[in-house]
This record gives sequence, structure tokens and C-alpha cells, in this order.
Amino acid sequence: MAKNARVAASGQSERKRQAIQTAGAAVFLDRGYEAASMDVIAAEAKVSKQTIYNHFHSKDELFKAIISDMTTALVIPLSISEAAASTPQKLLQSFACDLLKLMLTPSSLAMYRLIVAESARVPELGATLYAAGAGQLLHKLAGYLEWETKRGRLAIENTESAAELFVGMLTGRLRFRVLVGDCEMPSDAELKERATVAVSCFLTLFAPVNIEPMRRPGSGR
Amino acid sequence: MAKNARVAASGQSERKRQAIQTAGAAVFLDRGYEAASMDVIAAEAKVSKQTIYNHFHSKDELFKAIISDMTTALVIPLSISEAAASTPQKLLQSFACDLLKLMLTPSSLAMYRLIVAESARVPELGATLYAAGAGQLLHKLAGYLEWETKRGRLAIENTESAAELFVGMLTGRLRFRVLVGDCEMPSDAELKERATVAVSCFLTLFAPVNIEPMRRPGSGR
DNA sequence: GCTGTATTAGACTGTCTAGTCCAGATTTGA
DNA sequence: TCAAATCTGGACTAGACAGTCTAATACAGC
Repeated sequence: MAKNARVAASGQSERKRQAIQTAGAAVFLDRGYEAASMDVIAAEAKVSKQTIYNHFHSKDELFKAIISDMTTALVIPLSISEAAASTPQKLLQSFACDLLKLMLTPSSLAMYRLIVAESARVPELGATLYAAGAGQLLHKLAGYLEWETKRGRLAIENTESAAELFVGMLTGRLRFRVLVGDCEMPSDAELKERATVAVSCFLTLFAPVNIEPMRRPGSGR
Repeated sequence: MAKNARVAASGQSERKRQAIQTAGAAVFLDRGYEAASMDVIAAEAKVSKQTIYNHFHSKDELFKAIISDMTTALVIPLSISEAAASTPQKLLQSFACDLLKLMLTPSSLAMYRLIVAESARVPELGATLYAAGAGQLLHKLAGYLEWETKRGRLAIENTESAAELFVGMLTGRLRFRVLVGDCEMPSDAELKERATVAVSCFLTLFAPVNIEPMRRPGSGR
């Protein structure tokens, strides 16, 4: 045991392990930790239950492995490389749209639900995941804001707090409402409108003083 | 059966029912739906298990009764009655502080966790609770903003969307971070600073044009 | 005090689950 | 080709849990 996993990447054992993690992720996300049984995961992975226990000591360890794997798979939709060729308004607008769409994805919602529900039971996971996901996203956004400030196209003193402000304005209670079934999934047009309002407010607050401010916000539906 | 419950308010039966609901709320909030067993709830309520089933047909019905009871107990910390004697800045600031403190209360956090976790299993609850809690709060805030706009002390076109914007700016990712263990409970001073930033941004966006704008925000911490 | 109803403790059923064990089949690596 | 490791499926243990049942007790209204 404990052989180099990479060497065996094409081997059956490693494929089984992957299948278990994939199936486990699906079942945990779908049902939550308690309601996900090892038998169902085994069936989903097309693997015998014993095989799961060959790879993971317990249900809890499997869960932790899956979640911690997910942190490496989180993708942040903000490419600062494009920033030079764009304007703050365009870049923030497209970032905002991407972010809204991403966070309202069924799998993102399921992930959020799972993390909120289980972070009490498994404290270390939540912080790790936050750092890899939302935290990193805010940090990248702050980096971009910093860069634009140096360039003179924005005027922000505390970029970390401004980044959080922007994301807060953008998302508001939307995720909670969708999660809780208070409203349908918004259309793309509604998301775009929401993004536009947030960007426009943000630029009103943080555009350099010598630049004409945006239209007064809050007129959106 | 089905006697008027109010008449029997001083009776033993009604007291038992109350004890069951109270104990059930505590156990559900503490452990979540799945991990809360009827035996534990009975013990906590100092009641026999059969008595629970005399009052509620099933665990699920008990859960629903408890949650729907909570909706009537939600208190919104915004008294517009004080508004006339104050200024938008002062009132929003105090509202913001109250709201932040309220939402970071251990019991509020536990409630949030429970709702997020269980709204998938019991869809109708989430919407009801949202309407009674966060939704009503946003609505009251919007009402206040409307009133100040009519009075000429604010200039807002869409007050509902502005209310959500304000709450979004105020809370940002804070609840999620605390819930997930990414950060400690913030001190009162930090909460106040956070409220100040949000209020100042909000007033910059929505103060009437003839009034001097606030200091440029984002300088916090 | 009498009568009917609610409560109680605890035994009990049936179901579900995490985790183990085993004997035979398959795969892997040399 | 052979031996070690891994996989399989299914039976099994032990415990938890929702919900029922019972026989005895406490209580409320008349």
C-alpha cells in the first residue's frame, strides 16, 4: 500500500478510487452527508462496498477526501490577463455576469448547501474550502482593483474591502432566495441587469474623481 | 380532541405541547434534522415519546410545526417610528449595527444552517420563512427608504432593489465566513466599522444631489 | 368521588446503516 | 506462469432510529 498513486494512474486500483470519489461527490451533493449511504455510493460507483473500505477507512474520511479534492477543482472566472485590453466597466460587468451564473449553477448551490450544513460537524473543511473558493475569488478581484487603482482607472484605498463590497452588492440575498425556493432561477437578462446595477454603483463609488460618474443607479426594475 | 387550544392554555396538555416544541427547536437547531432523534427530544422536553406522538403525527410534522412557529417569532430591528426624529445616516447606521449583531447570533446562525440544509427536503418551509424573515426585513427597509425619498432626504428610484443593495453591501460574505469557521466572531468595533462603510457608500449613492456627499468610502481598516 | 382522557416508562417491531468478514474471481507485476 | 494484491458480492454484526403497543398512573371536569 501507499505506493505512488501517480504510477498506478492507469491501473485498476486508481480508477476504482476515482470512481468512488466521483460517485461519492454526486451522492453527497444530492442527499447530504447523513442521507448518503455507503451502499448507494458503492452501487453508484459500480464497486463493491469492501473496495470503498480498502481505499478509505470510514465514511467520514471519504467525505473529507472528496471535499478537499473539490477545493482544487474550483475555477475562478476572472482573468486579469484580459484586463489590459478592456475597461473596468466592461471587465467588472463580465466578471459579475460570470460569477452570478456560476453561483446559481445547481452544483454550486448543492455544494453551498452541503458546506453550510456540514461545516459544523467537520470544522476544518469549511475554512479550507472558503480559502480555496470564495476567499481566493475575492483576493483575485482585489488584486485586479489594486492594479486598476495603480493605473489610475479606479481610486480605491482598501481594495479587499471594496472587493467584498462589490460581491455583496452583486449577490445580495439572491443565492439564499434561490436556495430556499423563494424565487425561480433568474433569467440571463435579469442577471445581466443585476450585474449592471452593481457595476454602475461600484463605479460611482470608486471611479477617479476626474471622470464623469455613471448614471445614477437603482433604476433597475 | 381538537378543543380550542387557547382555552386549555393553562392545561397540562398545552404545556406539554409547548415543552415539546421548545425542546424540539433546541435539538433540531443544535444537531440538524437527521441527527436529532425523537428519543433525545422527548428526554429534553421531559416527556415520554408517546406524548410527542399524541401531539404530532410524525417527526416531520413536528419539524414543520416548529419551523413555522419560528416564523412568527422573528423580530425585525427597524423601527420606522423613530425615523422622524433622526437622520437617514443615524437610522441606517443603527439599523445596520443591529442587523449585523442579530444575524451573527449563535441561534441565528444555527437557524440559517438548518434552513439551508433542509429546504431541499421540505421545499415549502424555506419560502415561508424567507417571507417572514429576511423578506419582510427588506420590505420594511424599502418602506423606510421610500418614506425618506418622499421626504426629500434620499433620492431612490427603486427602493426594493436599493434595500437589497444596502443589505448586500453590509453583510457581504460575513455570515458565510463565520458559519464556515473562516473567521472569529467580529468585535463590536469591527461590526460598527463595517456598518459605517456600508452606510457611507449607500448615502454616497443615494443622497439627494443638493447635499454634500459623504467622505469617500473604502478607507475602512 | 367518578369517568374519561392524557401521560408515562419501557418493551417491541421493522428498517436502515456503518463497518466487517469471507471465499472465490480478477488483475497486476515480475 | 506464478504469487501477491485487489476486487467482488453477499452474508453478517451491532447499533440506531421512527413509530407502535401496553398496562399502569395522573389528571380534569362533573
